Amino acid sequence: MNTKKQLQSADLRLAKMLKALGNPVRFQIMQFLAERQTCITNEIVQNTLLAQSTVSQHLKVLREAGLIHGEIEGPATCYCINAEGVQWLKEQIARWLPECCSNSQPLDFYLERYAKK
Amino acid sequence: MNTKKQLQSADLRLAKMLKALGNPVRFQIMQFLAERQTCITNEIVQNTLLAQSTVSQHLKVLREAGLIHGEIEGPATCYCINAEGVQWLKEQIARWLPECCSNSQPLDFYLERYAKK
DNA sequence: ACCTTATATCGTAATTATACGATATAAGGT
DNA sequence: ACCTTATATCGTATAATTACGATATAAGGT
Repeated sequence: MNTKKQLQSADLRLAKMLKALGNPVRFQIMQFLAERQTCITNEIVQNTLLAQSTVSQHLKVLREAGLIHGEIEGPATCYCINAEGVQWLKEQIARWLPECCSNSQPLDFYLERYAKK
Repeated sequence: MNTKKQLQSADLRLAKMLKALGNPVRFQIMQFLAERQTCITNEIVQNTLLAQSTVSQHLKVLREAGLIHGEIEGPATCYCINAEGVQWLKEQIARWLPECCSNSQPLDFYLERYAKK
């Protein structure tokens, strides 16, 4: 991060999310969580060939990036997609680099018109 | 990548792009390139505090992820955003995890209606 | 031919990420 | 109290990333 122009805090949040999603295991955990809507750590572990501790570490990264939400429920932890975070990410990407893509005007138009907030 | 269900090739392409963008230096290079439309390596180097070789390495990652496009022009290399690649990424993200986000239906609707291809 | 400018690549050091097993914690059942 | 189940965290090994300087390549000007 030795850059001349510093990234804005929104860009930092975005960079953190992108970095979290850049790992195929974490990307797949997101897909799995989206399918199941909600599930406990152990179900996620069983969907992979990785050790429980490894998956727990990946879940921490996703949590800290604001992409998932976990709450302790009895002896287990129940995870689900952080819809607000994912929505924010999707809007940021949709708005991103509008000047380089042919159909970015209508996308921006859509966002101003229909996106909440 | 020890996952039970393997990622599809589109997902792999997406994961590669997200990983490339997950680095703040590379993210910023994309922003810079989008502003300038087109520029040579040295202009990008001068926008950072990094060594020329380091920037060249980052450009290689972005190139291999299909996010930028570089062509040799005399003694220099002229870089620009790979509009097709960025557009593809934006569409993938817009379509991603539709079941978890409230306003994903209108976004998908937009994409089917206006997005080329 | 030689020098300058612009890049890419190589070798390498330092840092960060990824993975595992072992251990700690916490809740629920016997 | 004890055992099981479910997780998180710690310690640590290995692999990947990031960074630099040095070197190679290639084009253009003198």
